[in-house]
Amino acid sequence: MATPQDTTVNAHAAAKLMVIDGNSLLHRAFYALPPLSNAAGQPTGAVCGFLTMLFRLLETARPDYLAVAFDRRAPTFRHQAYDGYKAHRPGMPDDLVTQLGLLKDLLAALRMSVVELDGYEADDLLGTLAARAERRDWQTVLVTGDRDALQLVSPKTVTLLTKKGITEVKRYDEAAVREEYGLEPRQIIDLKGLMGDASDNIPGVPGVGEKTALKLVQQFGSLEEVLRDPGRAPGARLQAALREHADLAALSKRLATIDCDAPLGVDLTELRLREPDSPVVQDLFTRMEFRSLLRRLPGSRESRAADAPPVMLQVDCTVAASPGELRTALEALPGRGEIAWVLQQAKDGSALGAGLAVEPGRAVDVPAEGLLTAWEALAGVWAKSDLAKVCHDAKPTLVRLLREGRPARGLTFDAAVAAYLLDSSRSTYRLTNLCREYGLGDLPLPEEAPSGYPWAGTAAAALHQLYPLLRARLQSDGLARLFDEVELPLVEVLAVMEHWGVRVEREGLDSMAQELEGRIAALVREIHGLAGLEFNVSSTRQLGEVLFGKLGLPVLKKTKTGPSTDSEVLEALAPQHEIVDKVLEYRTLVKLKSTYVDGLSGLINPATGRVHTTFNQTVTATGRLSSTEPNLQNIPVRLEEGRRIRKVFAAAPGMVLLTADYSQIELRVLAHIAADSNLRQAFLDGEDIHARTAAEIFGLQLGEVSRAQRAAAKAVNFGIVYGISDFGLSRNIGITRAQAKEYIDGYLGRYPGVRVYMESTVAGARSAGYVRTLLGRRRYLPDISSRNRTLRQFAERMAINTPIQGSAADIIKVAMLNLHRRLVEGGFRARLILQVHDELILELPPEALREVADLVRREMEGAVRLAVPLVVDLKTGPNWYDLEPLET
DNA sequence: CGTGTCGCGTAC
DNA sequence: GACGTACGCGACACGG
Repeated sequence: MATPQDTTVNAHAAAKLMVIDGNSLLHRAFYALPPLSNAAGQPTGAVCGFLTMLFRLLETARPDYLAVAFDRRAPTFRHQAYDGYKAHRPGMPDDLVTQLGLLKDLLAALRMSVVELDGYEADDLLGTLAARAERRDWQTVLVTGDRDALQLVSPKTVTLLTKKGITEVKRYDEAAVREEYGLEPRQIIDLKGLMGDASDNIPGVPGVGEKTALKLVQQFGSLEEVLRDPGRAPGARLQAALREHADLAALSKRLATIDCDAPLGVDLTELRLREPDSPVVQDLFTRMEFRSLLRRLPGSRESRAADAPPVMLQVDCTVAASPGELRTALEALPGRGEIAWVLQQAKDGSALGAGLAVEPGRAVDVPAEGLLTAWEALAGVWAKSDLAKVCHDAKPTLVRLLREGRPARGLTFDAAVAAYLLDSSRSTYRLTNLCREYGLGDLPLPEEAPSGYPWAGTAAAALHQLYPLLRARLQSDGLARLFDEVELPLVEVLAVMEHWGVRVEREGLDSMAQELEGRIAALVREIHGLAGLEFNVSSTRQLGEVLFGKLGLPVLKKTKTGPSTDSEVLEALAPQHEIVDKVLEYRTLVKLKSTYVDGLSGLINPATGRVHTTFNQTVTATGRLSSTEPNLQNIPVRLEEGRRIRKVFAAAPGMVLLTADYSQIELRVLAHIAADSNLRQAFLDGEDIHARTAAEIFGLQLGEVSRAQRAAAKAVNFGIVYGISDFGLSRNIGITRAQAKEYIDGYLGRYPGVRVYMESTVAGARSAGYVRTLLGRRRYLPDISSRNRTLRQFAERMAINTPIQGSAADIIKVAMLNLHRRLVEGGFRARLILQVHDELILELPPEALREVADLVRREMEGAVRLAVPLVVDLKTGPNWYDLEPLET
């Protein structure tokens, strides 16, 4: 099937930036629209109007980058130059002030960038951003109600001026400015210098109005020329005025000149339009009663349904229905160069289609029916290491190839991983969404594509166009090395780990299930007896009715939906009634049985007796991996009862497990990046870090620290890494807030570098909008500038925690890569099988233990060079429970 | 019957 | 409201 070449695909169009004068538009909306408020009495009219306008602009202009600029109420340089400047402007009405805050919150939820700078007006930020965009050869669209902005028009910059309120705009490019004024855009300031501007309180030359000013600028070219030789101006009275008020005219021109070089600490690439934070937006819009806006949210399902039917991406796509056709298509493939590869899989992992694209317009689609016969030839693509494979979520393909014992060589790009590095806080990296965001057109979701639609082939064609855009952004955002040297090669390591899997002894699980079942049944009988009625102990609601209703126990804490029955509450209530401890034990056992015993049983591959987790590389905001189906990163260890589960994770017959834990990696990372000499010295001295911290906080010698003091200090250390508050620490270790505050102050007094780290990291995040890790991984924190205190503080804690947690993640990823390479190169039968954030688990023949253990230690401790040593603890044994320390 | 949310608990 | 990052369970509500 051949469909017409698509016209929506223009991969190499210049980036487009839109900058909106937020104050100007909100003002216009406020005065243009009737006052409107929601049921709660919050005025909303101006914000509603602003957003209506904004959405319309986004749809029509389709920018890739967006910033909304606001004035910052500080004395501006214009005030310093001329104290009458804008002096007469009345303060904002209260209803407008509240809406300004609301608007900023909504923009944050929409994940649109707000730019502000002390002492600068929105105008200056428009000019500054436009100038920077111009240097990158981008197109810029400025939106404002202020005609001053016409001075910024250039071949690369157009200005949209609102007219008649805000419902319409007029577009000014250079031609339009010439046509309306007979002037070049830059001459607008000369015009203002002469005629002034009543609304901005720019004086101009008394007696000179628009007509005269225009005539003068057209005749002389610039204000300076006019003032150099006023005698050439028509009329003695005008000449006199120009001579008398020359200084005022020059000052007026300066006042009217927009600053295009404001020290704005924002990089253009940070302004990229992103997926809105949907839950927050929906919540806010619902509370504001913006029903029509809710439907029009850019990119929302509703907005597409409400608009014209989606334009589906169509490419010239050969559908290979018969083996012959496919052979012909594949034979035409080059042996080197670049190919986009798409494997469409169902949720159960079965293949639904494959697509290949060598160039944007020419793709091959292999539908499900053809896969069986075509697979051999398709898989052959991965045998050619000189043929670069560009993928989107390559790991499932690699795992499939590994399972089939086929080579998987030449992976050079993964669009999902790239998009994750660009913005780790998105909820989805689906190809469909990326195509839309990068302006390639509408690729349907694979599950929603019409039957007969060559989804995989079309997706491959789109991917072929998408990847240079993503690659360019990785480059410009300083993420290319992290991608090429860490994340991309890690895809293959993870694929091998998933493919290998870990042995789980079914017999062990079965006997645990039986034992737990009996103990749970007995507990249920006891609980029902003590309660005097039968109920579902697992139901928090029914349990609440029994504990707080029938038995009259006090409610100590509430959830959104009723009294809390969590373990903290139950532990506090335990002395008051015999039933409570039984419920706690019931909870423990049910959790173990449902999640770990039964859950795990269902995921054992009956043929191999192993479970194969999925390590997700694009989930966490910090750069950690996550693990699903099953999650092998939260197997119990803390309490003995749960820890016994680990016995079923065993090495295969004739093999042993080797575990390698980084000791205190997060605190070591903190010592490194905070450059705190005291904390560094503690690690250089190889001390017990929690005891050391206790000695510092409590002013003791190391030998004088009690167990309780060490435990408290340990909690403080955790708290520091998490972005501590006195409230959190006090709750955690059961002390008063005042005491917690003393501990924290004591800590920060003894480790001043940590205090500086916290403060400077938060400040840096506020100006940049993001934080980075050791290897340059980035996390955006838009809420760091929120006016909502809770949101802002949350973002501040993320700003503190992310570089620490994320750098630790960077380090173990590097270690995994290097270790994997060593193991392969050395021809060891040792395999990396699991990663648990600061721990690696390997399976290997016991005779290789010594050599592999040395290798593991070397690669983990030497993954990066920090100002403090990295230390790894090694253990070995037949299973994940019975582990013995391995002496060095 | 499925889907989404909540409360809860496990890990680092 | 309330120290960071995840995943998955059962209960429950909702809509077919």
